Amino acid sequence: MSSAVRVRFAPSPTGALHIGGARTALYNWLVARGRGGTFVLRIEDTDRERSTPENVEQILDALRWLELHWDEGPHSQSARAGRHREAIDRLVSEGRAYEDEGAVRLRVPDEGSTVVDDAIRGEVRFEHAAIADFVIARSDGSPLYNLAVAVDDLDMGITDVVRGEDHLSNTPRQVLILAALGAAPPRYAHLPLLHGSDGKKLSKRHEAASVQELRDRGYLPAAVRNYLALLGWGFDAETTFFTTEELVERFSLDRVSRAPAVFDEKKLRWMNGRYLRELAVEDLTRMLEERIGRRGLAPAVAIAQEKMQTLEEFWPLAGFLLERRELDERAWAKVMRDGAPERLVRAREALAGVKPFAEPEIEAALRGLVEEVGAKPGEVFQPVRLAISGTSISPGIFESVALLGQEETLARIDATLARV
RNA sequence: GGGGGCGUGGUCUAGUGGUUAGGACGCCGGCCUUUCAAGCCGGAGAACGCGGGUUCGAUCCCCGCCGCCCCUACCA
Repeated sequence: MSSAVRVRFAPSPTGALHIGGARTALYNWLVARGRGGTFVLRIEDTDRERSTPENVEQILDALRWLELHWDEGPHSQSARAGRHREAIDRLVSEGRAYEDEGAVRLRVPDEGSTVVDDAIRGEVRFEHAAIADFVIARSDGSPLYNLAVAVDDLDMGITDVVRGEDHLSNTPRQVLILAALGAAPPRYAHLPLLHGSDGKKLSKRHEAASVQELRDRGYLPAAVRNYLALLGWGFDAETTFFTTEELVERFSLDRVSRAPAVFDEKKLRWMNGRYLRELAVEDLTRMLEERIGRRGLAPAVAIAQEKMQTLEEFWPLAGFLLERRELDERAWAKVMRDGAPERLVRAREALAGVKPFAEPEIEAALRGLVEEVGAKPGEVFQPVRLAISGTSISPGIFESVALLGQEETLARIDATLARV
């Protein structure tokens, strides 16, 4: 009656949602949003051994975090056992399926073939001769995957099935079930799989970052969406950054790649850094304060923002601005040699005389000292950096010193000098 | 074994019967407030899996091969 698109994301709750599943969810969501359709969420929990409520909650949580909101569901597949049973009974009574050692098998024609018209791969033909009569119900009567999927997609009015390529080989079975039920199949689109760096399909076994791991490591949902969208899809020769609106507008299944892709966290990090820098300082501050559980981070955030790639990096990079830290031995060994202590003494003297204690004055003083002692900038700045931060990495040195204040800066330098 | 899918630099991708095969990450070098990061500039890195064909001409068309992956469960 209506031509509106209805897509579904149907994860099996056997573990956390990993990036492959997240990408499938994203593509479904983009199809729905881009065509004014409905995004249905269905939990395929018919494997009672492995499906747990905790896993279901994890998946919902991951989707919420990614801001991939569903319009319908979550439907529980196991709750639809009655419907599956009806379909099985009907197939048996109509002679389309038969009992075999307690289980029920679908009759697959010996001749002919089933053609799947895939939006991404074109027509894919499967000869019936290669498909044996397969089991659709266990001997305890419970439905098997292919039966449940076919019936659910049919009942839920799914118009487009967008899922991983690992399901392509099972598609003719589902089409056959649908045909036996007298129904037409939906349109299919099988996405290329995401592989681990070992070339195998991504699974829970892999280092495979789950969505919550990405969140814990400080990635932003928008960056993850942008990155994931590009894993298997490209718009043109140069565009890399897409707002979510642009994604919705430009995404299309026919531009999805056919070859499997490998998740590259390095690139995600880079992209996340770009998103992080786009954030208003107040927003970034709020996120970090919530994450770290303390307030008053704004000044530190302001000078650290341009050096972070993930939220997780903030504290190691800028925590010294809020509290003293242990000295990093390796940094010490690298920096405090060849007269560095003497230069630090000189730097302390120079800083002690800075008034007002603000960034321009601090910079002038330290640069003046560099001139005076005829050293390379780093030979003066690094000891100071080590003294105030405990390490060799920090936000800009002048900003950092200014933020710390004169008293604290001098105190830290003294403490460092006392160690020499 | 059978069936199916896929094959552009390390990775993600753009691309067309005739292009110096484009972009991005990463990598190397330079600049910059040293380090790290960002930014900017420059660089290395792909004979477009291999072999045949079709064609005046193939990365893009056809065939074969090889490789990888998926399915082939009373898992999903």
